[in-house]
Amino acid sequence: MSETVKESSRAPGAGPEAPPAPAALAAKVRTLAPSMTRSMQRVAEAVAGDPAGCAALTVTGLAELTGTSEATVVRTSRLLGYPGYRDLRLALAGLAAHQQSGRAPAVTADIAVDDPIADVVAKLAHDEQQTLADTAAGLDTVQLGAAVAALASARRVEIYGVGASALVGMDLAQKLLRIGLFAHAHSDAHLAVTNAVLLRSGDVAVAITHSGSTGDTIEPLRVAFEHGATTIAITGRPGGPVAQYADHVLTTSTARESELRPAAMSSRTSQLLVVDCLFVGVAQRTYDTAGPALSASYEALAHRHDPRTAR
Amino acid sequence: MSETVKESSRAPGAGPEAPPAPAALAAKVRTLAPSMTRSMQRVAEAVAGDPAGCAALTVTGLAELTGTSEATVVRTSRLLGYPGYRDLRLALAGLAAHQQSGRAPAVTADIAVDDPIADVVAKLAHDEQQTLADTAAGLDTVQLGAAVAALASARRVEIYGVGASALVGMDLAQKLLRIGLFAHAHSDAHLAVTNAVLLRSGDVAVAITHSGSTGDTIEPLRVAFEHGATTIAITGRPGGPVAQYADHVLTTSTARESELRPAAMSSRTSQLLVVDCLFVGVAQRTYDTAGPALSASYEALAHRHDPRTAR
DNA sequence: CCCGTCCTGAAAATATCTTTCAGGTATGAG
DNA sequence: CTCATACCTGAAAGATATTTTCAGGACGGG
Repeated sequence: MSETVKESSRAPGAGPEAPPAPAALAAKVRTLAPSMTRSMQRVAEAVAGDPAGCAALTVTGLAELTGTSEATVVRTSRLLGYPGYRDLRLALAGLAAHQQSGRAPAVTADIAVDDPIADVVAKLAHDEQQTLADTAAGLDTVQLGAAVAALASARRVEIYGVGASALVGMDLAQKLLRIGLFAHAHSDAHLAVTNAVLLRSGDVAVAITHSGSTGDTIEPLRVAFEHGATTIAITGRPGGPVAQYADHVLTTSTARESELRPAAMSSRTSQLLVVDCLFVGVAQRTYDTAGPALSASYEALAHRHDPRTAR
Repeated sequence: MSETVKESSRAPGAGPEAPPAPAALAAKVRTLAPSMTRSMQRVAEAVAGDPAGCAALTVTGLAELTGTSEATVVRTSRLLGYPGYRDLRLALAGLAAHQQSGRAPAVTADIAVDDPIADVVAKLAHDEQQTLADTAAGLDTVQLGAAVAALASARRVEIYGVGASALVGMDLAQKLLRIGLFAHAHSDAHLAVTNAVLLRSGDVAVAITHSGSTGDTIEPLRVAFEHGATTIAITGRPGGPVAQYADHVLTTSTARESELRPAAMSSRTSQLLVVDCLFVGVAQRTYDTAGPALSASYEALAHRHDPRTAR
């Protein structure tokens, strides 16, 4: 990696490759902000803050407004997934028109220590709804489709994730097991690596990490990758280290976080949506076996419920 | 008027002079068509017929598409009221986005086996958003407040749930542990009961069951209840058997389910919202200790991430 | 058939966007 | 504390896209 890397029109820096992205711009800015340099953040902020205004500006204008250079503006555009500033500008114009028609409510006040409980409920619900919308808008359906295809034909599926992401991994494993796939979720880093060593072509490994840089999760994915397994990463930082070893990267969205609203909350919501999409996608593809399997597992569980009132 | 009139960037030819024109483009094309020359009409037609497609083209591209020249394209843009093609193109992008958003609301349908993956994403996201809204609206804030109070002052918290609800329980346990409470989630029915026997007044037991009639979850809650612990039930059926042994019942909402959209999906979303509300509520009440604890756990985790790219 | 008017597109001129490159700054090692 | 390294940054060169100019030619009227 020592050779000079030119800033060409291909390879948008960090993001694996996002399509022209429709309207999830604010979300994407938040998602990618951590991997941005200071001046790029200024540009991104201006763009997210006033899409309509920025759409009216030329590269030079936006560079002056943000006190940076044209080069930085172009670089930021690339990072956000567009071929260049021209295309970002078009997207901005679209977004502006969209916002104007949509009348965004934008009542996302932060949660305060003395908020009454009813406000907490409303704010959390609103936040998570927002997260879902952002995630859905930002999901690359091509990557998703590819991931589904890989899972549907996998000999076995191994899922890696620690902390909060471990629960998401278990959720995915539970779901896939229900439709007859051989899936297992690991949350112990050591066991995960020893497991990953056994994988080979035809197996699928899934890594779930919000930060994209969780060593304990990346390591087994790397091993799986190097042993020829198809690898999928579900992460909030598509430019993070985890993407290096992922054949398919599924991007989750991040909401603004705060002390009383840890990132784990919205990232989990986002991750679960992605997991659900994977599950439904796989179930569609394997409907012949998945349908009966789902019915069967439902039947099996019915006996575990109190027959007196369980319908 | 006999002197030569240059085609300058001022004086938009025929159109009286319209401002940047919002979205009534098709109408304007019709209105101005009579005063257009043949080749201009071809351009205008293309633009009105496929705004999105034309927005993707450069002047040269559109000229070729319509079999005319760049000059004609620019002239047409002027006639339509824009300073030049660049601005027409931006307006076109906005128009395209606007149109697209208009035909969005048709996502209420059920998920079909042959739905394209993009539809699956949209439908799932929409569903879960709906579930969140329903849950927030249906949550009894009095019960919630009481449950928060009980948790905040609990000596220990034991959480029972099996299957998908087990994951929700673990999520709650993880969160409570982070703010210094002693919480533990159980998913093994036998161990849960043996654990429940040890509870007494001052302890809190939480049962999570969507159906409200899951024997394996109800049993430990009953035992805890009978031993004097404060009991909380998170269930989709507040009238179900589990409510019998619950001091506080928190109701989750359920979306319509179908074969490809198992109830587990929306019930999980709903349960997690309730769990988040409990967590934030408790964190508020115990902010003096919860705040530092959250910061500390955040710090501790920072070291587990690769420092090279995690900014 | 000839003439004037005006449409039309090729090409020059300009504006805008993209890339390159060298200087500067922060960061970690010694 | 100093040095080396990697990386961010913007100025300016280079490439594209847009706008303007200009002359050929079609069309209609005389």
